[in-house]
Amino acid sequence: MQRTERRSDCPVNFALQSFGDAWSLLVIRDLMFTDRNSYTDFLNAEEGMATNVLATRLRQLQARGLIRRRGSGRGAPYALTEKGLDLLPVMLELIAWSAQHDRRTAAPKAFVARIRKDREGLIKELREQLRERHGL
Amino acid sequence: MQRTERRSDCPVNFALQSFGDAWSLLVIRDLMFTDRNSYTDFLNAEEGMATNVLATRLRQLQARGLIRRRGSGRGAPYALTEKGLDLLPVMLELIAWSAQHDRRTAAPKAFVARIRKDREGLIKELREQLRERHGL
DNA sequence: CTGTATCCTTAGGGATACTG
DNA sequence: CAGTATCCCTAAGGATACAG
Repeated sequence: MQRTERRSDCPVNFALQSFGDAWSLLVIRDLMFTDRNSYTDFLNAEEGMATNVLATRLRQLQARGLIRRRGSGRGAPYALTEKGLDLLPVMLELIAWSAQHDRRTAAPKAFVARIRKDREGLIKELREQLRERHGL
Repeated sequence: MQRTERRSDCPVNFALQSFGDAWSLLVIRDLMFTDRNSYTDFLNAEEGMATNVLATRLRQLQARGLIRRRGSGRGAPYALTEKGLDLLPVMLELIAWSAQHDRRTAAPKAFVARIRKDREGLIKELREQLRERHGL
């Protein structure tokens, strides 16, 4: 990507470099909140990303240690790593923010309510489910 | 921007559309965690954004209601709106994540520790300070 | 199905000059 | 200082064909 190294020591910037581009975050979202975990699954997400873009992102995210393949071989499903799973609180806050500021948002009300009321409990619960589901 | 409307009802996607590009988030960061609040201040941030890029982002962020001018006139400083201020929890989680996964990150240890230990208290405190500082 | 490669177009953005 | 405008070029990414 040769992005003239806009690197700085800022943690916000680091986060952006790691998963800050839109397509990457959508892949994370899919792995975290849907049961999509294969190449074609991701392609079928409603945002409609191009195949080459998806391939690029999958490679980057693996290189950065946010996702991995479960098992080896052609159709090995993608899964979150611990590092990727640690984005759960970030995602929840993103969802909460959008729910608050976008009337069109599709996040289930009950879910959003729970983010606010029992954040810790929700995180704990989801985290366990995800670790299970992603083989961690 | 004519971005072939990749719009979806997904709250994550909405967040991305609102402030998901790198430059925008860096402006938010500056307003939230530094005392930079002017055009040249932003330019002097270590990531070094171009003038035209900054101008674009400032316009977009205003249009989306995340930032505003305090007062009118040429050098009126930029400030967060309530909507922008609501990104505080998101930013804190981003910082926490980076601190956890990037050894080079420059976030003060004590700050990060506080995010983990007394998140609610920290948010409340920062929120008050910010509302004060940004005239809300 | 799971990807990779190629082509081609456009928009993002660096550099820089210019304006009030 | 506080921005806007222009130039120009690279890279992101849509469309599509191809490969294992």
